[in-house]
Amino acid sequence: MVTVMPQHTRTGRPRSVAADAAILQATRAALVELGWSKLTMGDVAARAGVAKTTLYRRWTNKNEMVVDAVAVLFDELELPDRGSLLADVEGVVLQFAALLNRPEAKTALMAVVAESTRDDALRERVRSALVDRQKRLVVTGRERAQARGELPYEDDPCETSRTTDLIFDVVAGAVVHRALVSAEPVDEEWARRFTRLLVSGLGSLQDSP
Amino acid sequence: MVTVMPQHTRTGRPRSVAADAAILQATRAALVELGWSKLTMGDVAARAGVAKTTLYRRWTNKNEMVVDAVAVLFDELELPDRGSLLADVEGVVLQFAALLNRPEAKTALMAVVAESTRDDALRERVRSALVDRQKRLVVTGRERAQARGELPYEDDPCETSRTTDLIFDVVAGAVVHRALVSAEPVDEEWARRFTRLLVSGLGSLQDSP
DNA sequence: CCAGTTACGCTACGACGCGTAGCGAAAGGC
DNA sequence: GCCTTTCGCTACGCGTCGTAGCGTAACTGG
Repeated sequence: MVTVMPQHTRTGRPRSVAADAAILQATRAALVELGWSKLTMGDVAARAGVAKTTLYRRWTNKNEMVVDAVAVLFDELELPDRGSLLADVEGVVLQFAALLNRPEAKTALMAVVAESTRDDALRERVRSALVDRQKRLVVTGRERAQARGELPYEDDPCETSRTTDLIFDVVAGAVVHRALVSAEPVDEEWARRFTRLLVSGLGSLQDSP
Repeated sequence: MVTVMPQHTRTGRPRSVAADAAILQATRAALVELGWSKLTMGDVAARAGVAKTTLYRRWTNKNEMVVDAVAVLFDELELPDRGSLLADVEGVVLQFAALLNRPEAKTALMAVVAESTRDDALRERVRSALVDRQKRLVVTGRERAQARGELPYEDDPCETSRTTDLIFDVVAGAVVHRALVSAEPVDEEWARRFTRLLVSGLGSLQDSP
């Protein structure tokens, strides 16, 4: 969904896939060293060993390029099966926290979201490259918990979808807010507290409609 | 805590308080029309009817100025007593969502947080002007719930502090993530779902240590 | 093999915002 | 009245943006 077609438009010189990879890697390196605000297109081009014009042939601006550069980092997140819903959530929280500790991730994520509030195309790119892709973690975690009998099966797909969205925003939002806004460490103790709060909330929700 | 001293440094021409107000108001207006990335110091100065140098006498850069400009918006948040913890939380969630719907708030908040990941002074300013100031909502909500008997009293002040921080990050984080990252509306239905999840989690936490 | 098409590297350019310096004038305190 | 600080104004060097134009490289179809 993110790259729609192999845009080998049939004729002419094809785009260098090596340049694509080099540019995205150079973007992440520049984010680490310089951060978002001091990252320049010329600098990225120099690091990647390509011309600045090559960047503009692929992305319309800095924002779109950075989204693609950091999206792959979020794909590394996994949901290891630890045997219980509590342990699974705690594991993914700590993984997400580790990711947000990487300087290229934290500085880029917030900046891109900030820009996306005024850029419809960018917002859609954030949604498809980050939000929708990572909801898979919630879906699989939920299915595992249902298979274990920790959570009841839900027959209304609309209800399921809304619950998934809610959990996703609560988990990701709490971790991001703790790490970047409050600027406090997401350590094991915090992860344990948060996980207990969330899971006990999910467990006791079934009783009261 | 945000403005430490009445910096009337004893001698010389005093700073124009009218200019202060005009600059901050002009900053918010520019954020509405232009957003974060296209906001320029020269533009703000022109709107405020002051010289650009006057801005640099007060703030070292754009970031610091914008934090002060939007901090007052967050001070408008209140915790109206609606009779129950559930209703109180739901009320403040909707208030916060309405605030994040304002273009000057959403574009500025994320951008400033993004910059604060690489700027210690700015991070401290965000903490004192936004985070610490709004934790008051959690503290009073908790006290009210304890007075009503909805939540037990806690004697360990360290434990209380950590729980306050946790709830703050969960509430603020979930709303921000829903509104700005997922870019979905924080309507009454979502607020009700989220609030039920959080409050039932808080309620059932007492049973298991 | 050759013509057509597209990507590439390179250079140069205008436009614009940043942040600073220097000036004379204004507004307070002692 | 003298001193101190702020104010508006102008001007400046610096860096980045995003684009245009060129000759060359890579790949395709006839």
